[in-house]
Amino acid sequence: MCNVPGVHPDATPPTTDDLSRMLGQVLGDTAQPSVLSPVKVQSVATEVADRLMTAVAIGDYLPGERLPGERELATILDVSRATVREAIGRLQAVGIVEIKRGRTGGAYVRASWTEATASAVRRTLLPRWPELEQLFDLRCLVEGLVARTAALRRTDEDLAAMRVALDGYAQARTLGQEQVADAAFHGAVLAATGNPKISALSRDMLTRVSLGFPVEPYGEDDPEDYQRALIEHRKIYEAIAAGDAEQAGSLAEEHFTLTSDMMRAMLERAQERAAR
Amino acid sequence: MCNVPGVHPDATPPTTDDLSRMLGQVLGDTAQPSVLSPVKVQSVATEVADRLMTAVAIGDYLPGERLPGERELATILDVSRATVREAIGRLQAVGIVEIKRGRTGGAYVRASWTEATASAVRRTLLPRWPELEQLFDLRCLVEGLVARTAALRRTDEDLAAMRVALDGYAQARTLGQEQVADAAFHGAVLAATGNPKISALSRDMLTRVSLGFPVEPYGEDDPEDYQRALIEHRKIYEAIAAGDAEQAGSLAEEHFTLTSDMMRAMLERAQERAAR
DNA sequence: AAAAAAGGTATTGTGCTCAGGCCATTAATC
DNA sequence: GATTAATGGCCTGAGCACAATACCTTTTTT
Repeated sequence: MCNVPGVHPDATPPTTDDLSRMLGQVLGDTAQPSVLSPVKVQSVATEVADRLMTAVAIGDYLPGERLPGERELATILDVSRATVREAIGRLQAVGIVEIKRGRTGGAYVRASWTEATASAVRRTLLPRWPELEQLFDLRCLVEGLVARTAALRRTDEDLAAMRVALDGYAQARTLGQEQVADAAFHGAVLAATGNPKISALSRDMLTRVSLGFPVEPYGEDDPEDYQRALIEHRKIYEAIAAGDAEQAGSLAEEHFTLTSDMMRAMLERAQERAAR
Repeated sequence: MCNVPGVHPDATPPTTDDLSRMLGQVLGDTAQPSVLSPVKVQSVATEVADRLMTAVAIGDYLPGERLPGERELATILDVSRATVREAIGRLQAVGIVEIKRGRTGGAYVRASWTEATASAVRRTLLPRWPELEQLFDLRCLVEGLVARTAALRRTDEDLAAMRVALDGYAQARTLGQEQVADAAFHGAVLAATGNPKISALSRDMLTRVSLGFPVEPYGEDDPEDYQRALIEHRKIYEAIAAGDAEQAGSLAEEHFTLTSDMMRAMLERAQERAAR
């Protein structure tokens, strides 16, 4: 079950007053960033930083690995090197990567949390906690939808891909292997929906929820969480294989509720650390 | 039932080869606009244009109505008047609004399709038809999720708001009243989810699907579509009131499949008109 | 010690955006 | 009919983000 945020706006009580005015009020209840709110677009550097953060969070670049060089990233992303530098600078500022110079230099993904990341969490995330709760909730819902849809549309090839990922997860010995296998399983489920736009939505949710911190993996060497995730993955797979959309959706919602809970705990831990 | 796009990517056949390479391939199948794709950030003018298009599509401004003046929009949106002008210019270019000068001048929402809109459709939409199909599909899924969630979380106040909107829809005599009531009903369902982020997602889907054309209403004076929408709305309401998430989700998916079908038909009609 | 590969820095040009003022047009008002 | 007000149309200059480019510094490899 997803977490219901306590933001439920007080709905308009029904009277027999002027119709369109009432309808307007009902409409207004849903309009949060409505058409009339000020416009703010994000910069290219922010977009690049978000992508790199997502890539790290998603496991494309594991702790210890090196990101592509500044010049290479600039070419691939079709932006200037200065913009890439600004983006990487932000990753460095929040402690996600570590910059090394010289021939084998570059941006290396840091292994764990540092004091810098903890204070960055306090500054960046805490003011937006209510919004984050809503995003956690929405992510659970979306991932439930993904699993439901996958259960209805999956092909035998999709199921085979999921089995491969599950095997990889079971055989994983290092945290890195866990992350890769976990990402592979989710990727296979997404592919089973047959709609790339759903994948994009899921990835977008991850970006907005994680804010770039590599928190998707299950537990900091906590074998209990690992075992639980393994079991849940298997259950989700079986539901999808059986074509049981309801079951798959419920399981996925629970699964990502776990993830959200762990992120909450991690943020609170970081907050405590920063409060000392 | 939503439309399953025929884009299902060929999944990697499972072998007993090197694990991480296989996982990498499985992952790659899902990565469409991955981290390595070129970056393109929306300009402020584009953002403003999108919002105005959404406002028109959503029924905030009905055909014949006038948008706020350039200076007023600039103040409200906190952008320069030049930017507002560029945005309105785009709406004019695709035939969504008509500009009048002088004292009572401004941007007026056009009543119906013109040759300009037809050719704009051909130029703008047709090249992206496959992408649109995916978006139609995703929108059905998302709206199904919205209805499902609303059924699980709705309060009595939410139900009351829906009833008000339903009554408004039943009593509507003009196309404008229909649009307002329709938007109100969807807004009430969104509010019932208790999560404003879901509303934002739904609105975003509408924007991307409609591309600004006021196409959400049911039928160009077609009473058959109107009756059908009325019945479907009532059924959805009853399922939500009963807390039957499954039923509500299925009905909503069907409902928005209808909407998508109508948009498809409209686009094809525009294409034929433009081909002459 | 030299070469290579990477990050660090500085300069310049370009396009987007904003702020503000002024003009042209139209309708309401006197 | 003349005046006034409100609107869109247009222009200029400043500021900023970004791109492109060249050059410097650091580190590893040879």
